[in-house]
Amino acid sequence: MQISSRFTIAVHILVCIETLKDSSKVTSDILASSVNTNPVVIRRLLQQLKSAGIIGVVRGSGGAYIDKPLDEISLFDIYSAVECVDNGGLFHFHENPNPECPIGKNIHSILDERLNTIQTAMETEMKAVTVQDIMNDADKLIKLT
Amino acid sequence: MQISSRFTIAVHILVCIETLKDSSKVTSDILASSVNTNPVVIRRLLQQLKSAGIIGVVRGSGGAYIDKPLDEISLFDIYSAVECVDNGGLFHFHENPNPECPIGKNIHSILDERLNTIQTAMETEMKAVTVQDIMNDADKLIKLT
DNA sequence: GGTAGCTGTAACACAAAGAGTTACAACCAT
DNA sequence: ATGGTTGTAACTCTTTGTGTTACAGCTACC
Repeated sequence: MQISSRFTIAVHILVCIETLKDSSKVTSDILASSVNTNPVVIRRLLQQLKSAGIIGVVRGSGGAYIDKPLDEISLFDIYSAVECVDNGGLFHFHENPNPECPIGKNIHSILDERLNTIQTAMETEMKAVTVQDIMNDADKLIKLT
Repeated sequence: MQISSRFTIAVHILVCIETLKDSSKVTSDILASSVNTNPVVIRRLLQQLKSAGIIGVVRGSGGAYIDKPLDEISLFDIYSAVECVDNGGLFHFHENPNPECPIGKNIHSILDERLNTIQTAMETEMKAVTVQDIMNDADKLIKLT
């Protein structure tokens, strides 16, 4: 199964906020229009990013702003903020394998270390990319079009 | 979102087939009992593993067997066999971002390369682990208990 | 101090996917 | 032929993601 679009939308939002910050107040309506979704979906995401300390949102008058140096926000920070993986595990085990079976009883301990290595590899790559990197990519690409 | 339990169940199944191969015919009932799920769930998985050329299943008289050297079956092979990621992408994008917005129009090209790097890192780790490795881990752990 | 615009959040609807279950035809070895 | 098994359709249920409406609460500004 895929990682939900919340993650890519969250990155999209951050790029938008950074790009538009000098020209206009960045409201959930504006962001929703760029992503092409409902403003409430955006507000929910903004709340998650805010809880993670990545952005701030202004009540009343409105607008979102980035609350951290761009090169200190990694894709992993964003992923963690919006992807609610309760137990932190990327891989899902079937519950209650048969304790009478030597494999069933031990399946978790057999696989945990290997799976953890895989998950860590992915997270390490995510930590290596910052919003600053994405902004640089974006600036280049937008200039071309 | 998590990778579905089909993946860990599939590995579980393979370990079971290999472990039990000399002592009994390995039917979907036996496997279902070890995993603690319904035999039909197992049969569906067996079909996917069979389509991937990893195992064979005997019609009529019953039983599943591994159809490849254990060290030539990687976790990625299993993952690909059972996780139906249609487009091959681990990350899900929101459909139809606003083409009027420079970010919306380019979000795919902005992110694709970075996301691909992350996905590749994960897949590379998955390719590095084979069922033979898992069997070695399993043998060690089962001896301990 | 009222008003317009925005956020925060609850409540509901809907679709898709994962997972379980029943049922049964097809198959094969004995 | 029969018993045990696979292959698969059809249905249900639950969970999650996503979209939508509605509205209270807040802030700036006239």
